[in-house]
Amino acid sequence: MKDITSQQAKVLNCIQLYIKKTGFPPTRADICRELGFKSPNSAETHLRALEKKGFISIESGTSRGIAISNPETAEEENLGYPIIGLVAAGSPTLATENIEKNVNCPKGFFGSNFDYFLRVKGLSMKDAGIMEDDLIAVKKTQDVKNGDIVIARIDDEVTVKYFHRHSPSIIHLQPANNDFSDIEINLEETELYIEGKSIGLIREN
Amino acid sequence: MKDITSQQAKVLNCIQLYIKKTGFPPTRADICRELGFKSPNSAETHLRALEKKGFISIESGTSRGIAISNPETAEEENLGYPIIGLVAAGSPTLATENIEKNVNCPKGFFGSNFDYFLRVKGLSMKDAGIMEDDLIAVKKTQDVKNGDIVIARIDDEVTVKYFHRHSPSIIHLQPANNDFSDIEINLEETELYIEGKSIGLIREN
DNA sequence: TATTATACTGTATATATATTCAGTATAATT
DNA sequence: AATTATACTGAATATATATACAGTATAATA
Repeated sequence: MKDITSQQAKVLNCIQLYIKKTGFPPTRADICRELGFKSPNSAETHLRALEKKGFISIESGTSRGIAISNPETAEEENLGYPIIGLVAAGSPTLATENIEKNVNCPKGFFGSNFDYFLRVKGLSMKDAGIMEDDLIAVKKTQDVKNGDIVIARIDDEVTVKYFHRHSPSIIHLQPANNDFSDIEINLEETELYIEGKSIGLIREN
Repeated sequence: MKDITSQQAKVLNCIQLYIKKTGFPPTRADICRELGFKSPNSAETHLRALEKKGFISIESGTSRGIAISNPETAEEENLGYPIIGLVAAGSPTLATENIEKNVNCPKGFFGSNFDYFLRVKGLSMKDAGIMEDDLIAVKKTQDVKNGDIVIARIDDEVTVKYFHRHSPSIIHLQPANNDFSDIEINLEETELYIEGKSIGLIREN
């Protein structure tokens, strides 16, 4: 996405406000009225610039045929975050077959951004207050610190545990339940992939 | 909102789909194309009926001036829910309900509607996966069943516990932590007010 | 230095669009 | 039995709207 000029930003903002207020996009004349332009061509050229830069799309020959093509805006609203259920061995986590359903949730709901919800199976993190069927808000990242609750993949199996790096090649995945024991992983022997870390939790009673 | 006929529902649905697909409302001709009508007046009369019944608003003299007037959608979006601080849940003291802040959350996020978030203090419900500083989604109701996690008030002390009615006048408020013991309440001696019950939980790591 | 992008005004026009009028027909109310 | 709502076709039209063309001017590139 190319840079936007201040005037073009004004026009883009004007369009967004107009849609929010009326339910449909403005005409060139409407934009002129809102922003004080005296010629519809002022709006037209700005629209063409915004289209060229990818901020909007314009349907030719169509009245009010302006559509805001803004992936960020769409995300900021509240489209769904996918709930990932049982992750089939070998399949990528976010593959559509793993998506249980989508859930509405404001962006930044948990302070930091996150990518999906993972439905918890088992009670290995019980003492951390993570129960069966809870939804963990997962932020996809490899940047994890000791003590973080991580979503890790060992040999196509996904697990949620505390992360502890004991040495450059030895990592402990620690449960929060005395009935389970630590998983010690030697990175020289076993492959470990950190899917991300937990930044929040939702429980539906 | 008056009844809608099946044809009017088709038109309304067509408008919603068209907006979702293109970003702007359809013209009369567009509706005809989508639904197979041969006269723009077919769309026009349906639009007028939908307007009369309050499902849409039409801006006169304006191309594509159709807006879906859906108060439910607006409510469903995200108004704020208050977060209310709770005093220590293990050995509760005074219960001054004060609003910590408001948090955005889609209505019906936890299946059922709820009224506010309660910030948990103490670990008396630890084994139920309710940790310190968790936010409990509280639905204000007196209609609670045995086993429900309730928010109860005893002499101005607010506490979160499992609800168990042993007899018409004897109620047990049961913690989920071996370090705490049951609270037995004889309704003939002590006043108990059920603020509501937990229908969900949010944790921000 | 020439070119391109930005940022406008002002006029003109083909056409996209709302909207009215004239009908036909069926079902539901009053 | 008369009225009203629904559900359409078909034609006509005023106007709302996109869009091209003709200019002016400044700043940023190449």
